[in-house]
Amino acid sequence: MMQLGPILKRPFYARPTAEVARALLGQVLVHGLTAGIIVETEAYPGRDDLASHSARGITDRTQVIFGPPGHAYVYLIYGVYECLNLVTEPAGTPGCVLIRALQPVAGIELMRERRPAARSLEDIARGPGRLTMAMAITRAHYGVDVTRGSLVVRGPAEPHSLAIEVTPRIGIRICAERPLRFILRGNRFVSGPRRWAAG
DNA sequence: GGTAGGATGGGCT
DNA sequence: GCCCATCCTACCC
Repeated sequence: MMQLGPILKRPFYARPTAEVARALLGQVLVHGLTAGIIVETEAYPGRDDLASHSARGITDRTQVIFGPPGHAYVYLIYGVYECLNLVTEPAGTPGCVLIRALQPVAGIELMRERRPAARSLEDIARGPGRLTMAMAITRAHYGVDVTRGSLVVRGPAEPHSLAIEVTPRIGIRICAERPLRFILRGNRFVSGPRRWAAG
């Protein structure tokens, strides 16, 4: 495993959701032998955002979003793929950040085996369903604490300044204009549009 | 380079 | 019964 910074602690996540989504860019998601730099995120603030799964209150699926920050919210999308979110805000306030794309940095051969459809390094974890396949993250990780254990987020080995771009979120119908998607400018591992579509 | 259509199951009305 | 925070393949420039 490459050298990395310390595990991000709970106070990192106990902040406004959009702020956490922005701050996660450049951090490193680690699961077992695999790791990738987070290059694309989306904020789902929960309150005042009808696009958030938590907008209609606490259910069996959404309960973790209302709990303490720094836990994983994993759900099944289109009956086929799984998406990883990290819970934000203080306990009692809903909010989470969807991890949408990674730049693989460790365990790349293992990721390739898990992603036979990927024809390039860029394709391995470019997309929320793809990155969970590459890193073997499933609904079994629902609710796990990402400040300790095998699934964690670490700081980069060396801090670096990042050019960040903000765009609307991908694949949603309501609240479709809100600028809550964050990407590393010019990064080739980002999914979808790299710029805000001209009006 | 691009897009259209299908797969597939859980959550909610 | 309808709606998805998606991906892959086929096919067309």
